[in-house]
Amino acid sequence: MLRFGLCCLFKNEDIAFRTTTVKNLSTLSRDRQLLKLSDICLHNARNLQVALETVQRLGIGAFRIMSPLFPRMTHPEAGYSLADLPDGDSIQSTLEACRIFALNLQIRLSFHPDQFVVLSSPHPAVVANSIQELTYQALLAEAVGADIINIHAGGVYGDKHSALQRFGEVYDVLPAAVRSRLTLENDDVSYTPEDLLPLCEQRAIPLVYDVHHHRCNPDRLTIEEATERAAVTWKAVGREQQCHISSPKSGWESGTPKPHADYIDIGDVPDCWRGRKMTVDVEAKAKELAVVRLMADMRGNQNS
DNA sequence: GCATGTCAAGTTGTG
DNA sequence: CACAACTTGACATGC
Repeated sequence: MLRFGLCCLFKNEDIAFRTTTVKNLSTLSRDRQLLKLSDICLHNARNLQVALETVQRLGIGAFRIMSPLFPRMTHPEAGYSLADLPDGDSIQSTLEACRIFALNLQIRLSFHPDQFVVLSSPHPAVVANSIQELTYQALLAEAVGADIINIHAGGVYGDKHSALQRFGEVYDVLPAAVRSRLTLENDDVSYTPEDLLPLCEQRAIPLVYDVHHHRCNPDRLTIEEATERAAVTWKAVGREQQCHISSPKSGWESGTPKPHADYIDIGDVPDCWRGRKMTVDVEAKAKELAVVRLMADMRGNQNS
């Protein structure tokens, strides 16, 4: 019943995504910039298709798409839209092919914007940039049929309550394409499931429960309670629950359990997750090898 | 060729 | 008080 997901990259498969920097682009004329960006975006869209085919072949049920699939798209100077690119039409139709493939083979797609997206920030410019970035990811999500754009609550600024209140106010004015996909995840330093659940329940925002973060940054909730209360936030919007799993690189007893290990120790998978209908994104350095091994371990463990 | 340093953005915690 | 960690690799540069 559990569906396991791969995050962004492959270890052994020959699938790579290209990128570029603003610094590099700034040495080129605008025409040259758009030519280069067009090459990269087409390459990445085609590789996304290969990635989905590979994920399918390996029996993996979900895939997280790397944020800079179209690099620098929202940058104030270097930014662009697909319509600006010479291969814009091919890129668009490749994304459509990805959407159909994922839909037919039931591969669940998601996005996870990085740490610069902060809706709780007291700085209006930070929030404005964040909304722009989310809007870009929603455009991509719409094109490929991804139902999740997952973010953290952001900074605390000395007062969690007012930070979450700011988050809620910004959430209410997000474009519908963003709001319908946005999910919140507990993080490993600031916001626990207990912190986020009231906001999630009040505004019908699904909670992505990261059990590794919860173990690093615990609250009064047990893993069972957090899993179940998170499940309710997904049921409320009629969608399949998603959780995250990872194992600590240096063991739980070390001073720094936060860095991710190459593989998942099956002992780190909560017992109460077994048999549930949900997606579990595997955050492990060995990437698809870790997902495949975990799926095999789960099957073996079930029989014993 | 291969090693190395750099890359848009925010926030927190460490050294 | 400066800087690394989040996660991680691709790319340009210089030997």
